[in-house]
Amino acid sequence: MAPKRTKNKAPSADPQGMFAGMVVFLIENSVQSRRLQIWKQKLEQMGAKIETHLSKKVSHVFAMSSDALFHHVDKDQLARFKGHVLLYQWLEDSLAAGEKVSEHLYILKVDPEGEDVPDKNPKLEAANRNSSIHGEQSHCKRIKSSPEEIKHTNEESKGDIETNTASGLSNNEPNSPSSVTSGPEIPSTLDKDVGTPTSSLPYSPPDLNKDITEIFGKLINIYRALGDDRRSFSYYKAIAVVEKLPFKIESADQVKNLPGIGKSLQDHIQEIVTTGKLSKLEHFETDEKVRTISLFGEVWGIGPATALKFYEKGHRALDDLKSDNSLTNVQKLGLKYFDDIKTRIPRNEVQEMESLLQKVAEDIVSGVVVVCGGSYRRGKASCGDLDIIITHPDGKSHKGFLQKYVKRLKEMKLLREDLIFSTHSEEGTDQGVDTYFGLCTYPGRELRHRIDFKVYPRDIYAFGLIAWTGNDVLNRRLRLLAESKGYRLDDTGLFPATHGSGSKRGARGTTSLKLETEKEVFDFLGFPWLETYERNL
DNA sequence: CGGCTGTACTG
DNA sequence: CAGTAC
DNA sequence: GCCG
Repeated sequence: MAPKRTKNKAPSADPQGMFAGMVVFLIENSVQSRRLQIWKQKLEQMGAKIETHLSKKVSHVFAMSSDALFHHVDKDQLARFKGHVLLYQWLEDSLAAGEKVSEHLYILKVDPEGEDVPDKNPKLEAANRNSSIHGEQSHCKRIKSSPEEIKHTNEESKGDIETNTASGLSNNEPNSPSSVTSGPEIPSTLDKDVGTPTSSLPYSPPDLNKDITEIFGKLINIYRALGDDRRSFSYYKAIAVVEKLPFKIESADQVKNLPGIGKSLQDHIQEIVTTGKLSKLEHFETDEKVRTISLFGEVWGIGPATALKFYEKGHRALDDLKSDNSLTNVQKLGLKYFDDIKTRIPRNEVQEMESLLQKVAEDIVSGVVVVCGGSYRRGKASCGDLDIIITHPDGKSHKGFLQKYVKRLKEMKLLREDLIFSTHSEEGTDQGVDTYFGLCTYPGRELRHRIDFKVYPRDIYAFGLIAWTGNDVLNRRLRLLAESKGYRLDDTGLFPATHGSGSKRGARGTTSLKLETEKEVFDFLGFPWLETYERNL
């Protein structure tokens, strides 16, 4: 019998989730990323807790096969493990059955010699091809890509790095800009599927619990405006959890042991589902101080501290600020174009500007790669700003490019005002990233949009691409994951955790691991691959 | 109780 | 250095 | 705010 982790819960299992009480550790080795993603989601939805490493609390370990299992975890550690080690197929069958099926057919032996697979379903054999990617310990030192493997994972990726980088790089088809003006969602072209047609997903994540997430969303903005980013982020995470629930919450009990939802948020949810509102939010929204500071904080260049300062000076409206002589230059611009900057940009216009920017760039340095990242690259129908990521395949022609580029773009009146301009890549200096933040206009208009340029040396381009494609939740998760594996990840690379020896600025000297594509980075970290349009976490 | 990403510019 | 932004 |  499955030894119940008789937590402190009623004997009657949680009616909500069939996996309630389970603490699972997933061996991601040789699992198709799409399926892994689904399994994780299902497990969490139905009450299981997912651990990032094989800790004492883990009750179940899942693996594709015994091969995958032994290549990924330490045998001794496994031998000491007291819980259940099962094939993923148990999950599949349980989900299909709607209840936990008997485990005995799916048990993986934890034999120290373990080369004997118990009773492996034939179909698993197929799914379990290369189980020996990582020959090393749990810390895979190398991410060697033999030609064969590349063929497996990345069918058509045989050309130059730049033209295929994992997907959706410059394979935005060179359509005449005007011909594709209507695709609101999903980017026009995507590579051949990764095997699983997205149709097999029984998910229908409609806006159940929208009342809750909307209120939390407002609290996010309020706390951010007040400078309490931590608290703000807690609500942010809670929204993601609530949105995944397949049912409408009617009682706080139903969210009692979901990750990211503690006592306080339970109370909030309880109040919302019973009264339809949250007194705490009502209070905030009628508080003049909160309202004013929130408003001021929407101006580019004004943060919580400055907003508070202006409030205490007696300012109450944006017009009051315009006459304040303590405004910095960028704050003046943020104020002047307040409404402009807040106006979202239709996807098709971003697409046209991207191709225009590509043409202008090519005109300056042949071969330069210009990609619009951010929410555009994630397939959104409209964008708040433009994130332009640039590199050059030859690894050196990016140097000094940004100055010329900005100059040219100003001449043609695409770039209008500067916010920040910094360069590091001038000959001699380090592996810096050149950055430009400013305001731009769509050809023929005056409406200002925020635009960012980031120029990366070729060898760290993949990291910049990931970071500036986002979203921020994904970036955080990747960084946390990297850290858990003894690395430090940022938009300039993936570094072995230089322990103790302060990872200060100088540590930049330590070069990043050489990973050339986004997929290589995901793979190295063991994070299931996500197409760009799947990164809206 | 302390961490919650980490880095660079502006003034 | 504080504040801000990505 | 949540988590360990």
